[in-house]
Amino acid sequence: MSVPVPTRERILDSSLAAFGLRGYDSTSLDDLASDLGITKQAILYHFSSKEHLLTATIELAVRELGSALAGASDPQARGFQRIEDLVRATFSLAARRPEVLGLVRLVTRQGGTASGELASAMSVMLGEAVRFVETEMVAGRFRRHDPRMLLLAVYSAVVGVATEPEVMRALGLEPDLRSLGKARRETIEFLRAALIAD
Amino acid sequence: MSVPVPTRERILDSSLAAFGLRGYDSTSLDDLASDLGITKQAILYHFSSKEHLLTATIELAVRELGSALAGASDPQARGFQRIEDLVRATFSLAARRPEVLGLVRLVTRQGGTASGELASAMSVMLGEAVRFVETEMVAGRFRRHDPRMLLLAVYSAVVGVATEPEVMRALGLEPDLRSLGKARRETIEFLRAALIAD
DNA sequence: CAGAAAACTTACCAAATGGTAAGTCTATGT
DNA sequence: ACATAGACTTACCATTTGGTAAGTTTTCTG
Repeated sequence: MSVPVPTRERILDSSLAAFGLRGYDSTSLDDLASDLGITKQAILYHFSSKEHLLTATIELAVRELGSALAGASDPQARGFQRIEDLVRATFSLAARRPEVLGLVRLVTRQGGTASGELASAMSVMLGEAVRFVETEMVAGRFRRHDPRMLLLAVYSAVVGVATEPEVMRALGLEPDLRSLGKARRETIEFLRAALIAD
Repeated sequence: MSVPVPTRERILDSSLAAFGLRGYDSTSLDDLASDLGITKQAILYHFSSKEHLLTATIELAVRELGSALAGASDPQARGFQRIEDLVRATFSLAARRPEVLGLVRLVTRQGGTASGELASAMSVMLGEAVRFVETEMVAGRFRRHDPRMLLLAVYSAVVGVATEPEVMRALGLEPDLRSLGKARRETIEFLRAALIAD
């Protein structure tokens, strides 16, 4: 009964996974096409060039990231609860669709032409986050830091923990669901200790 | 008077910069060669294949990382001072030679064939770090956490802050030396708050 | 100084890559 | 029934890429 998934969406799904997990240059259109059982030219029919495909893929990742974070966090929540909600949502996304965070990292690091949209979307999210953290600091619920620097550290810690399976292995931890759950709990405790004012 | 730098070393320097900052697949041997003013075959004379060049480049990065960290940290230091030394050294390395940390991240993320040596070198470093953190926890100087998870969070925060210039830009901070210095101080305060037992 | 080893360059090559051109098949609206 | 547009495929193509083969020049050594 299931409606067939349109080719365009299947291409985007595949390219999100490939770009996000293996990188842009490491993924050829032929690879993508043979994964999907179509020809490279079918991809170029829907997206006029590889760079356009990347742009569309980034747009998809932005949507996924936005909805994952928006869906899981109650904008009314105050104090550390809000942070905890967001960290949980990030870890959940890392477990379900690691490629989304992978693509975000890829784009934030390379900062190429196509990254404008993601950069501006991130600017918006981070701007809101900065205001939130500032409010909490003024209210005395969070320790005083530079909000932007604090967010940079929190962002790095969360995304890093959620997306560095090899470092987990080097630490003698298998990057399975159980360890990821444990990492999530420990990260939250770590952030709680760092953030909450005495 | 300066002794000419041997070609082999010049190739390794160039490839460390290129692989570390732009990625392995994104760097062609022709690119490297023309940067150095030699031919691609000169590279293949010193390193029999691109993958061997990557292996040798990783070895160089491991040495640089090791000496940067070993040189800056006093093994006798206890408590948070030791952590602070290491974080300072990491930030200093990120400012002087961002490509070294870039390559470490590239390899820890992709985990390809050539990553064995870096993985084992990291295992050693992280093993020592785990024992150190455990000792400090037992001595009551650090808050109780799972040492491995704690290190994963610390590692992610430090390397992330030190190597995510685009995220800094998204936060409205220019990734110059001054901001990096500020990021270092804030990261240390952040870790101090998270780590030190009351 | 002879000759051999080291350090290259010039000349190729096969495979992969992003992309173009043109044809085919299928649904749809008139 | 038929033209038309959408969704492809087959057939190419120029460039790039990692790599080989065969010289050529430089440096070291006996």
